[in-house]
Amino acid sequence: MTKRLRTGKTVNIDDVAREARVSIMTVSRALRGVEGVSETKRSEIFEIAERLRYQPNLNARSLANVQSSLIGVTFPNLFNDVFADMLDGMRPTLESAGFTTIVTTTEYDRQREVDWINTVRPWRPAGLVLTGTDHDERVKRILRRDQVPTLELWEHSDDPIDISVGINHAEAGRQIAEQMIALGYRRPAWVGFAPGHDPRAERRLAGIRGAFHAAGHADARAMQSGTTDGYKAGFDGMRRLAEEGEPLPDIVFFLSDHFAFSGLMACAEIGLRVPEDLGIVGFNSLSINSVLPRRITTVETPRRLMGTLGARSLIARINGIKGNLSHCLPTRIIFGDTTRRPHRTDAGSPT
Amino acid sequence: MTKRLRTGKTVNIDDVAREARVSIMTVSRALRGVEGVSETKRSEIFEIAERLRYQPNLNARSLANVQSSLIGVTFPNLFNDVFADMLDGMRPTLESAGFTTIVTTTEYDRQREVDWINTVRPWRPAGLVLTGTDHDERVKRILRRDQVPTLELWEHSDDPIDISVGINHAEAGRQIAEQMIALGYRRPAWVGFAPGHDPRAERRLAGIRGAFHAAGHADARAMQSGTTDGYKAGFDGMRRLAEEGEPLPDIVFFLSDHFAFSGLMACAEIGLRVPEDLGIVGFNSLSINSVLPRRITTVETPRRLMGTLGARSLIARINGIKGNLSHCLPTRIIFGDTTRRPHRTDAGSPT
DNA sequence: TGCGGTCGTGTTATCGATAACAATGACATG
DNA sequence: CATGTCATTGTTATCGATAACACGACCGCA
Repeated sequence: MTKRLRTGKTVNIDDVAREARVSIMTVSRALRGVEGVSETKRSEIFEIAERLRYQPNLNARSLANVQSSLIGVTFPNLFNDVFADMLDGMRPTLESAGFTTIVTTTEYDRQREVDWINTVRPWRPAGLVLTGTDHDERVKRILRRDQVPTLELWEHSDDPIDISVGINHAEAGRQIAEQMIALGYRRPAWVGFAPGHDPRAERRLAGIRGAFHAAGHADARAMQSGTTDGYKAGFDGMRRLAEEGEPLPDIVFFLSDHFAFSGLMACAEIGLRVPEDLGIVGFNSLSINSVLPRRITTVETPRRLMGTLGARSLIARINGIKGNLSHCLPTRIIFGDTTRRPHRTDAGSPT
Repeated sequence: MTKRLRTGKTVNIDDVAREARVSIMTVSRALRGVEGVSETKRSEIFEIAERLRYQPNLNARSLANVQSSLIGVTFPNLFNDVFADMLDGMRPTLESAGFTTIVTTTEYDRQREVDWINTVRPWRPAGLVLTGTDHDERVKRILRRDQVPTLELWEHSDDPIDISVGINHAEAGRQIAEQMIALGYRRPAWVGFAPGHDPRAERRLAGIRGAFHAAGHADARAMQSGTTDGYKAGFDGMRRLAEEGEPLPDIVFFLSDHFAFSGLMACAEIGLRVPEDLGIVGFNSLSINSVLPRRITTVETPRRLMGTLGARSLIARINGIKGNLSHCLPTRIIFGDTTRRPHRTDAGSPT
């Protein structure tokens, strides 16, 4: 029947149809669970398909459907729990709806995000998931124009490309800073990546600075490391802070818990006592925190939840639901052992 | 021309062909860089394709080619550097050859690997990448029968499904154990996942036990935690080892550096001095190790290299190269501060 | 001048599915 | 008994590309 050479003769829909003595269309309908197939035939077709180990060719299906069931995802990395958790939150929801995620990491490089979008769009994905709200302008315009269902995760935006599910980073920074001010801290510092790397972190820093300004206190000195290794950045940043001397900060905000962790290690090496000599604050409440002898004061971010809600919204959009599907989620401060503690509040971790 | 409703009219190859006043086939050939198109037309077609922002429909291409340019990948997780590094090693090689990876994590669950294979094969991927050598028997048989180019990464196998690129875990365990025996350690213990979880780790344990047996010393007590959180497992395992008392082990081998790290934390909490009271050995040489005040003695695994070599072999196979494309790579012991050190050897990390 | 060989390009068949529409038959209704 | 409705099932056109083959122009050489 076919002219082309067939090495590994795969089982196709017509093999099933022939075996079941029905048309291809009936098989297609039966297996997809579309209405209008008698129960008798349906079960017979299922049986035959299983026996023949028939697997639909999704390339063909995607071609016929004009779009595939792939969801293209970009995250800066998958190294720590942050993005891995969001992915874990999304995946079950997407999979049970029949979608497959196809993920890449950008290492915080915006151009790589553009490249990725140009890589996945030829697959005609049903939707895209991007991290945050900072994207190449042309990408935003094109995605809007082509009405690609797009989810921006991790940072909430008032003017998303399409759907935005995330937290307000500036606000999270402000809140934790205000708590620290209330605890008497006056000389803040920040340790993170170099500017232009992680815009969310920069907005948290802005929130922190805003809070200290508003309270009339010092500006936050910022140690920003060019490395992409968070452990190294935290360690070096803390050490440089200590070396630069002047008035030592009394509270250091780190980009994330793993930065804060290695900052703690640096303090131990330098001989700075925490929290007696200075306080240390992390972000994200990562799992490493749960085994530290002194828990880092941190901000818990609802990463799994963001993933799940985001996936749900994205699916809704793909299914044609119009309107606003965005969510802005709250964060929660967790007081640990690396800062002073508030007297009797409802906050803080038990144990 | 089309009857079907077209919402976001995409640019197709025939749009380019019409604009260039040539046949579709000529455009196809020109853009793929296939021989037999005049230089004049080729450059003209490129220009037009760019101007029209034409992106080939890869679903259609995959259908026509009988296989797609996707590479399906499974890893147990992407949480620490281990698998993330291998992925980073593979990706550039695969991408520059025109392949796109589509990854999932199995959380060390073999059934999830089976499910994943059933999920990706309908996309008719050009190749698969699996972790290790332990797979469902039916999967192995089917992949062999269908001659799917398959790479098994991370553990070397003498009888791979197709291609195996990795290290010898039993041997790695034996080697580090022999070093520790030479340093005078006599009472080994092991902290890892529950049996059935991570077969590579189990083979390392077997190698360790073998070495101690061979030297006539004690068997390694094993603390195997059911959790999938390595930090927690390391911490709890170490604590239980200490609690169970009896002769305290004098050397504890951990499944990985992050286990070892939290084991160290547990020791600090319990009041055990390292390496005075006992030695601690990790595995993999993870980046967290570089910021610890006392570096963990560990085994460096060539993860990026495995990724790169594996990808190269896989591409070769996809391109029809027959024969053995497997590699078995060596590991390297790095002496840190958590064990005694050998007197003047060539091993050990500088600084 | 004639003929085979190249080169560049077009034509036709196909990849494996789905959408839209057509057709068939059973059954109810007047 | 004619006719309309509903449920099932089949037929045809398409999705957007690529492979294989066909064809005409041009070339060189005998």
